[in-house]
Formats: sequence, C-alpha cells, structure tokens
Amino acid sequence: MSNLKKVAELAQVSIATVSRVINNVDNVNPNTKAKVLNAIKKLDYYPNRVAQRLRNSSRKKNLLGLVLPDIQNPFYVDVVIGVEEFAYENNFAVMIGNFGQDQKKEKLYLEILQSEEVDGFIVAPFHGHDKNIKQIISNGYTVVCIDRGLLDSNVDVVKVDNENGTFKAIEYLISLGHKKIAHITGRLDIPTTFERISGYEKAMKKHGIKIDNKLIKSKKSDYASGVELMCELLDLSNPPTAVLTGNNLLTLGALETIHTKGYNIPDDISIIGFDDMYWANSLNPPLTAIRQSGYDIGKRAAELLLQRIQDPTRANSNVILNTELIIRKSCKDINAIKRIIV
Amino acid sequence: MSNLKKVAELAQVSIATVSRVINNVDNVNPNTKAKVLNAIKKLDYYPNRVAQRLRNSSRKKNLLGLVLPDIQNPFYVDVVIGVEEFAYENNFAVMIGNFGQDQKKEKLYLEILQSEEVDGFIVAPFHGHDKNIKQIISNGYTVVCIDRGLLDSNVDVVKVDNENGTFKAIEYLISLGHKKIAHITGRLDIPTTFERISGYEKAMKKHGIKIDNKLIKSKKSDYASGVELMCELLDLSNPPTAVLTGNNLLTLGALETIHTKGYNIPDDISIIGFDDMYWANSLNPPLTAIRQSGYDIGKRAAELLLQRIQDPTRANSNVILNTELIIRKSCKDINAIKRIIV
DNA sequence: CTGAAAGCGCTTACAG
DNA sequence: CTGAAAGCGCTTACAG
Repeated sequence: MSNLKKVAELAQVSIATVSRVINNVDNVNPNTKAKVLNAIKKLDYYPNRVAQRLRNSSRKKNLLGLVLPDIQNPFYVDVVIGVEEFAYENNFAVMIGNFGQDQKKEKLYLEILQSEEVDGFIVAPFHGHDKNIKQIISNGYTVVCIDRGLLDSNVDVVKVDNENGTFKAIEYLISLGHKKIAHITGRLDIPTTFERISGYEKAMKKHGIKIDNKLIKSKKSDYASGVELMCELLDLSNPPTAVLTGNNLLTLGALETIHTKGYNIPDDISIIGFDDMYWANSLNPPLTAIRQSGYDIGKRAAELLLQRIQDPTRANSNVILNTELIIRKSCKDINAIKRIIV
Repeated sequence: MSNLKKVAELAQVSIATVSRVINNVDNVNPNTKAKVLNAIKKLDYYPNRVAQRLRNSSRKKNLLGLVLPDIQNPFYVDVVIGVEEFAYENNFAVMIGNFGQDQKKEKLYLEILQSEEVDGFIVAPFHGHDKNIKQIISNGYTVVCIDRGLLDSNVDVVKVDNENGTFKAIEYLISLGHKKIAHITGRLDIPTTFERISGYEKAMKKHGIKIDNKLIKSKKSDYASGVELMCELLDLSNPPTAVLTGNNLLTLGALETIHTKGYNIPDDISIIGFDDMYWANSLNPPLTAIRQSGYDIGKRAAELLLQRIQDPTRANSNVILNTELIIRKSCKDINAIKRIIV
C-alpha cells in the first residue's frame, strides 16, 4: 500500500501539502495540486482510514456504529440497508454489531465500537432501561435510537407509531366482525411491545369488546415463540378467530403452526403481521400486514446522527413515522367464514 | 475514554508495562501486574483498537472484511452470523460491505476495508473473473472466497457442491414422474449458476430426458426476476410440471407468481428451491429445498482465513460442503396430480 | 502558498 | 523485570 510519504516523494512536495489536497483544505497552488493529484493517481493511493481516525481523535472520523438486536429479522436487514446507503453517500463507513438479544454481546460490541473510535451510534436498545446504551451516552457519544426509545434519556429516536399501527389493524379486524382477537407479542421488556399492546387494547375498548387476557400471549421475540404461542392459542377451548402477530419472526412461526395443524387462512383464522416483508406476496395466502419501513427508519436515523455529529448542540428530536396497513388476503369477514374451529 | 497513559499513571508504572500486561506478553512481576489490572478495572479501560491497528501495520490487527453481494438474501445473513460468531470467539471484529450486485460499490467497499487495515477478506466474488477481488489478492491480502470460486487464482474457497445439489433435486423430481422440469437460474456470469445448470443437465441426461432450453430461464438473481421468469414459464403453451429455482430470492418471486396466477402447489406444479430458509415451514405448502448451510460456510471461511493469517504459507484449500435435499410438501408424484395445467 | 514538527494511542526492540 | 524511545500514517497549528 502506498502512503502519504510515497505520494509526497513522487510529487516532490511535503506530506503536509499532499494532505491538504486530499482534504481539499487551505489554498494550494494549482500547479502543485495537479502534481499531487497526478501522483495520487499513479500510485492508486487512498488515505489510510485508521491513521485518519487516530489522528482525528475528537473530530470527524467518518465511522458509524450500528448495533442491532437480531439480524435474522428482515426488518433489521432493511434498517441496515437504509443506514448504509445514507452513510456511504456521505463518505461514512458503518460497523455493524448484531447482539442476538444477548446483553453481554451487546456490551462487547459497544466496547469494540467505542475502541474503534466511531463518531456515534445508531442502536436499537434492548429495553427502555438498557444500561449498556446509557453508559455510552454518559461516555459522551452521540446516539440515535431506532425502533425503541430509551426511558429517562435525552436521545434522538426514530420509530414508528406502534400504538396507532396495531390500533388500525385491530379496528380492521373488528370491522370484519371479529371479536375473539388474539395478540402474540414480543418480549414484555421491550417498549415496542407495550405500545403495540396498548393499541390493541384501545381498539378493543373503543368498540366495547371485553379484553380476554388469555388471548394476549408473550414469550420471546423469536420464531420459536411464534410457533409455540400460536399452538397454545389454537389449543384453547375457545380459540380466537383472528390473531395479530407482533413481529416478522413471530408471524412466520405462527404461520408454521397454523399450517402444520391444518388450519386454513383465512377461513379458520385471520392473521395480520406487524412488519411487512418484501415477500409477503409469496405467502399463501398473501399476508395482510402493518408496514413499517425499516429502510426509512435506518435512513432517517443515519441522517439525524450525522446532523448531530456536525452540531452536537442541536435539540433532540423524536421522529415518529407512520405505519401503513397493507390489506392482502389473510383476513376474512367472519360472516363469510364457512368452517368453524371446534 | 481512558488510555494507556492514564492507566500507567494510576498504577505508577510505564505505559510499556501496561501494554505488556494487556497483551499478556513478556514476564511481568506479579505484584506489578496486579496493580495494573486493578487500575484497568478502576478506569474501565479497554485498548483503542484504532491505535493498535495502526501500530501493528503488517501484523495481527484483529479485523476481518466481509464483502457480500446481497444482504437481502437470507442465505448471506446466515453467512454473516457464521463469520461473526467464529470471529468474535477469536477476538476479531468484522466489517461488512454489502455491494448489492453493484461492481462499483464492491470496489468502494474493498478500498475502504483495505484502508481500514483489515487482516484479510472473506468475499463472494461477483463472478469468476472479478477483477476487484483479483486486485486485492495482488495487493497481498489474504482472501477466502465463499459461495463462488475465482478462476485462475489461488485462493481458499468454501462452497457447496452445487452440481450435486441440483442433481439430487432433479433426480427426485424425475422419480416423481416429472419430465417437463424447468430451472430458473441466477445471473449467468456467476459460477454457481453454471454448476447448478450442469447438475440439472446431468440428471436429465442420465434419465434420458431431452433438455428443452425454453425451460431454462435466467435473468438476474433477484426477487423480481423470479416473478418474471416464472410468469414466462407458466405462459408457455406447454408449461412445466415442476420447477427448480436457483436461489432464495428467485424461489420467493416464483412463489408469488404461482399464487397470484391461482395455481396450486403441488397439484398444478411442483417446486424445489435451492437454499433452504429457516421459515420454509411457514410457506404453504412447506417448501422442499436444497439446503446449503450459510452458517457453516461462513464459519468455515472465517476459520480458514484466521489460519491463513497465522500461517500465510499454508497450502490453499478448497472446501466443498454437502447439500441436503429437504423433502417437505411442495412436490407431488405426477400420477397423483389431479388438475392439469392447460 | 508550503514545510517541519508535534501528537493521536499504541507496541516492541533495545538497554539496563 | 521495567522504562525510554521510535514509529505506524495521518492532520494541523505554527512559522516563514
């Protein structure tokens, strides 16, 4: 690899001058500049980012840390793409840490990213009191939270209106005549979960439907929980006619159970998933879903983070994006249902 | 953030000594060591990886570059997890570049990762003559290729027996009585595609079935191509009774078309996907698939890369993992098919 | 407009 | 067993 010194030698100037033309800073004599540019080209030189970051301690280092709970979840893949695209347009690189819902791993990643001297973090906190995240904030890092906020902390947050999202979905189900509506939620210690439950409850109350706690199921936020909880629901003596699943993984798990048990969607049971998937149409039947754009969330978060890095005094903002109910074919009017679950 | 100097001051030793205990190198007096360890703890110190990497030019830097063509494809998500797990067990961090089948972006990522001073790369080359990858090899970087090899280059490769994978799948379809078997493949400039086509052809030939080139469809490797090519196939005057789709995205796209057009799987058409998905059971019907473990591929590649970093003189190896045909419910014996596609 | 020099946080040969 | 010093590749205040 070539370096500043080699470029400087070839161009017969000092390394300081080379650095100036690279960073497009100060005035450089056009002739000198041309010589330097020429040398850079000849040597196929690009600056060493490691040295730049070390040198620039406490200034712009062009590196973001992105810390995510579960990259198996397609929602977070979209977030990654959104962050990455915006970052690269602005000459930032992104280091990703996927902690798989494991707090120890989260801590490890956060440490590594700090020791990589990132400019700031985009994170989905484990829960509202995530102390690992609070630690990096008190270390002085710029942090933008996505998907979930952080209680008692001043941070930028980019998320979706979860309550309204489930509210709309449940109202839709009610409009179809459903009353026994189940809700399979994610981990109860994740703020998002609460907001979604709250939307569920509000819609039920608004329409005067009594809430049956046996129909609100929660365990973990993963595929296996979806399988298991859906099973419990279908085994109820008085099973639901519709279900709202709290994330992609839970949806997929629930779908497996429904199919395995030989139930038909939407004849036996209607289902709406929170989170749309780009292949929701590949499902049979196509899934009705509450769409939240991971891509937009990621992009917005990256934008916010870069703004705050430039201007740390900026007031905190709380960006709430809208969800969209995408009606496809996994829900049916209860009066049109032929078979009744026994 | 604390640094060596602060630790040294607190422990009342030189920074050299602190460095020695951190790296567990040379002999350090047990008492001194205890003092240092104590100071490290008190200050919650961990070393600055940026400084370490810069200092260790041309030695171990504990950073891997992982460059992938398409992180939307769940197969590559599994690869990421496999690489990451192995890397972290060995105290390596991973920087990921997702180039989305775009050669310019691939080049950019490769440059960034080089300028981040990675120890080596794990890459899925764009095609067999990928000149960006060849460049980094000639720059002296250690490279392990996954999924696809690199022609005319000495690199470690970890992949799957693609030919045998499709061969087994096609034989299975033939054993079910199918003769009009279509194959939707990925981009023709990806080596994997050729190997899979070759397995298809061998199986057909072995069983004396004439190959109909109209049934081998190829465009890009993405979801949209799956939708489109499946459509063309079903619109044929003499459509296939079975189809093998060349990757996850193509499978999902094909599924959408089949469902949209109102065809039934497996009554109207049988389908096998190359690449299993953890939620293949959520599909209706559950998808029969050729499983290649992205996780194992990633893990193995990381292992190989670390070995080669330790010992660059090591002979190149070509690791070919097996595929497994997972029979679920998306294929049917042709004699048992009730409806005939007109 | 340009260069010499300091320094970012480390590791390691060298000296004692 | 331990410390002083050089140096990794940069950027930038300082001097001219």
